[in-house]
Amino acid sequence: MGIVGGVAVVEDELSLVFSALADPTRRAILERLAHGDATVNQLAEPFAMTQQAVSKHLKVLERARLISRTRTAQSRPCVLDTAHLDVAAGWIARHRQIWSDRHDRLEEHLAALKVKQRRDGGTR
Amino acid sequence: MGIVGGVAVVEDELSLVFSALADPTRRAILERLAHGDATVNQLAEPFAMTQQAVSKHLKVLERARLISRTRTAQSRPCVLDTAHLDVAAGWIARHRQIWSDRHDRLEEHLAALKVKQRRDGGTR
DNA sequence: GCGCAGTACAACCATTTGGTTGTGCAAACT
DNA sequence: AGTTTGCACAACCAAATGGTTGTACTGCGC
Repeated sequence: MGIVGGVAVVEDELSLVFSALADPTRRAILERLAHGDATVNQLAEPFAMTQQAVSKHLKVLERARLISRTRTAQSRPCVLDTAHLDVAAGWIARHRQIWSDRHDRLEEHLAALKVKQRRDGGTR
Repeated sequence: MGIVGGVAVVEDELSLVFSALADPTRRAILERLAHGDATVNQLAEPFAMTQQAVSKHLKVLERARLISRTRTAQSRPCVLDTAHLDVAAGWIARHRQIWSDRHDRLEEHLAALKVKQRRDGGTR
């Protein structure tokens, strides 16, 4: 696992980003941060879990470069890093394009999505 | 973990899709399928792992609804299911938009991505 | 009917993941 | 100076993940 030809492979960017996004808690954290920077405790508050658990999630997001953190006094506010989400968006866009070349359904799906998003709003 | 208020939560669509995409092998499989349907053995061939391992990956992709499979005689060809990739694309697009409202860097990044994609072509 | 090709299931194993509790430490409050 | 606040590190645990081998099933070629 993570080993090719006997040499450890640095976990690639894309895998880090996608697996960071694969958790509902972390997606919720990102949504929250989208509306403004926040401290760890502020982020932890809505969740039924300990502050330490949230800290771990933040570390995952940090490793995926989806957030960055500044050490401001005794609190460590979190800031979004948009660029690395684009890594994931790029992969998907590229592949959706290949498929759309075959199925020619890209625009149709995009339109349907736009409507659905407006309807159910939240993460899930 | 996957438990809220003592009740098991059905793993949400988004998490399934993102975690399915979080593995390089599975992304490679999807890329391969983008160029045409294939059998399990055809898919397994380029990888340094057993057919059984690939079968497991296919089951993950199937659960995320990224592929579907037909039982044609004794081989089970895999077919892409574009719609569910759009679930993921939709989430990202929605959030990138929120961020771009704050940072106003959306178009810039999209343009940069398009160039980069052309340059390095492959998955990673 | 027999063997083989193609695939899946089961049991097993190591590592990772997501959570816990308990503790430590640095900055701010009083 | 002493306490509280905000956060992280460590040890631990259960479950999920990604792989293995071994085996079994199913349909085709002969």
